[in-house]
Amino acid sequence: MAEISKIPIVAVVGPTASGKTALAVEICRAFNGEAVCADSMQIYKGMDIATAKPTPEEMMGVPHHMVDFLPPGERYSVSDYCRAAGVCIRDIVSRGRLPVLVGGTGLYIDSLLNNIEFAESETDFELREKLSERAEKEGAEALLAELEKIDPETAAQLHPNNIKRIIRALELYYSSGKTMTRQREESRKNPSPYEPCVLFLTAKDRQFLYDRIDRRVDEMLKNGLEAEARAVLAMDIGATAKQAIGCKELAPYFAGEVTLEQAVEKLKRETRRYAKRQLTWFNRNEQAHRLYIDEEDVKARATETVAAFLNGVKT
RNA sequence: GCCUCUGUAGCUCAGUUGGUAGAGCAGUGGACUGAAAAUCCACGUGUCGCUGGUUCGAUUCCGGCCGGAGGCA
Repeated sequence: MAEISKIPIVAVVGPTASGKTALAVEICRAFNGEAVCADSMQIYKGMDIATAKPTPEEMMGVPHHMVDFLPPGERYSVSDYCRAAGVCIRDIVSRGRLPVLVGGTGLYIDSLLNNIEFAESETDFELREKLSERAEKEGAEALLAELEKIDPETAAQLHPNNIKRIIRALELYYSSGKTMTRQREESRKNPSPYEPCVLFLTAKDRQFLYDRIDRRVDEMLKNGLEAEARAVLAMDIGATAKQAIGCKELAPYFAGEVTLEQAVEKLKRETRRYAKRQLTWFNRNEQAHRLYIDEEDVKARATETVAAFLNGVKT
């Protein structure tokens, strides 16, 4: 009885090209909501076509937060995201509206909804760079052996090839004195302030989603992806934005190494693989309400689910 | 019409001097705590075109048929 009531929040998640944007807008309109994007790439200014950023027409007047605000030259991280999105959500709630999280970056979404608390120390890029150089010289096995002494539990979970994670675990320890194992424990100390209703857009038939992806990539090309990619590649782009699917696949074509057709094929393939990784991520969420985009009236089902959820929360 | 080559995994192909087969790519499953559209791990049974023959045994050798490519007329 004394339990502090949690903040109801709807989350629309799923792989790329599954129709998250349209559904989130629909829900916002039906339930007096505002969209909070959870996408590691849509945060950046520019790259509108490649990231399939919602257009003003698609938004239909619904306010969208956490989108299109950061120059591509700047880095961003999960903890940055959680902090900023948290502020955003509190603001939306204070105005009496429903926050609707929408996006495909599983790490961001889960970290936010589970109230993961990150270590206080800032990312030490210099240290990261040094460790990366050492990995090259001494081999990743040497670093993994070093981690083994510091944090055997984490070391046991890391494959010697997974250099980035090995480096990160060492970096965390050397910059904060905390092992990854301890950080993981502490990160879940405080219960989440949210009561989430997760809508997971997926497909019964994988090919159905893949066909949509192929068509969307073709659409992007028609809408000027090539020119956008050239412009972005000409800019000084940061480590985070550089990873976006869209530019890096077209670069070999601009360099004259492959044909446009080959580059586009690659772009589609990488997008499909990305979608598969997203499905793997979201699939493990047992609580999520699965909505099959190839089998049902998604909007009606989603609206029903959210209505029932909000009803249950109020009582 | 005749001759030659060819038919093996979704695709491109390798291979078996006769003991039912393996690479690359595609694909599938999974992991994920400050790079996450990133990073990493695991996974190869398929009427060896069809049909007869030889053989203890044929995808492998021989014959016929069907499909594909090329050459000669």
